[in-house]
Amino acid sequence: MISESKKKKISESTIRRLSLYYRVLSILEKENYETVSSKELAKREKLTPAQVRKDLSFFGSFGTRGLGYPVSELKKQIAEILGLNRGWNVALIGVGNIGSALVGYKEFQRQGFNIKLIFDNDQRKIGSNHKGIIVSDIKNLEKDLKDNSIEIVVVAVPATVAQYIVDDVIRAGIKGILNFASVNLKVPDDVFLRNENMSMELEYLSFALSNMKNGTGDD
Amino acid sequence: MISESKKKKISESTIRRLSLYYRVLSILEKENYETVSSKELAKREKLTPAQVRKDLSFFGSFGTRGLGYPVSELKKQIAEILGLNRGWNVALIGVGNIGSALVGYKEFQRQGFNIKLIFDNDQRKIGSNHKGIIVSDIKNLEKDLKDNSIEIVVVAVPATVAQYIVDDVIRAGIKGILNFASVNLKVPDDVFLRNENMSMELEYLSFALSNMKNGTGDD
DNA sequence: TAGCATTTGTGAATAGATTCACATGCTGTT
DNA sequence: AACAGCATGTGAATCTATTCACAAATGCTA
Repeated sequence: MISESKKKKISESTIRRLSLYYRVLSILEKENYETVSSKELAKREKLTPAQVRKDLSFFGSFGTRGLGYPVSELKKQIAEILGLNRGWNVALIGVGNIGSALVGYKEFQRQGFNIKLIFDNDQRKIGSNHKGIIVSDIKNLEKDLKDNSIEIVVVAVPATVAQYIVDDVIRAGIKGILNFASVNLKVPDDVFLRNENMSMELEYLSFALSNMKNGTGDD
Repeated sequence: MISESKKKKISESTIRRLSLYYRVLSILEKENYETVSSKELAKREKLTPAQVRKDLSFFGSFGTRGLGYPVSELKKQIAEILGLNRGWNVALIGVGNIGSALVGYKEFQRQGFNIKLIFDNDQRKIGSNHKGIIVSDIKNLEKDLKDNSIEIVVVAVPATVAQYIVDDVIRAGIKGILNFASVNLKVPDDVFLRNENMSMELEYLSFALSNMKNGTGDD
């Protein structure tokens, strides 16, 4: 536990920016930087230095006045805050277009998200091998999730069946779900659900281009 | 142009919620709803009715007091606001894991994002057929983009080469870029760049689970 | 060791987004 | 035609997030 910050609520934006800092710090580490200032960090993510310092200050004080932040150490600290200093057992449900892409997605592994199980309901896919993992029948979903200590489930099935599958996933005691299906899922209050809506960013571009104000459209 | 709202700046969150409303309205339309209240719309997206009304009010007044909003009409209006009442010519660069998934992604087509061209630099992929589209050599990128009136480019190449490719894309006069590469790209002020960072949502889950406060983690 | 140049960490100020609350106007009923 | 019931649209109030601005702390140089 990094600090006694159990009381104040951390905003979603802060967490998302922490992800960004983490990525930049990985790069800086490779570039052999020893330290980095909030100014440099901010520049790389198009934020303000104050924003960077404020975000970090919610979790502790990691920098040295006059010097900046120690790159490797700060990276380690953020990893701990985000829970990336450990592995996560992940199951993927659905090996269609998106599912297959996710199996091979290197970024997930690099961050410790290890896809341990893959499920599908299609007989032609069940038993087939995806990057070393044999596709399981979704019939045994609940039991398999439990037996393999899965902690996070990625849902990449058609919108029409997503809710049924998620209901099963919840019965298996899973508390973290990443949903790629284009539908609003209902989950109990103690389950964390995040939606990955790939059309949304395209729609934002569509809006921006249609209204052709200017600006980068960056976050 | 929907209204004379050229002056007041519309926030990013409002636009993102417009995407959500649009999706719910499509569903309501299929369910044969004639009208819908801000209350119902809010419920379906876990927002407040006031939020829904405020968002819409930035663009005009589409509802009827005492009745609600006409489903089909509102859907049409939002389509116009978001620029979805027309098709967009899209090119995809990179047919690796993610690129291949995007070619088959139905949601894109449904919203009028038509992938017209696909590029890769791998000789084994060039000339191959993906859902009816022949993969082009990236060597002719600039010319091909221009000749085919491409308006939006989706970048799904390794992080290491993404910037070079984007530089080319910009030279071709493209003003809208959706980037899946895990890197911060530099683009001029008149180009809209959006990043799709799939690890970010998993990292948020990781954070939430590690800190096991509770709540759904929904938006 | 004194002084200068940095850069953090953080309350206070500002800006921005969300929610409240209610006047306004529409529909349907008696 | 008057009334009851809804639900919008919107200024005002509140809440949240970002930025400012500066005291405090450090490194470096002479």
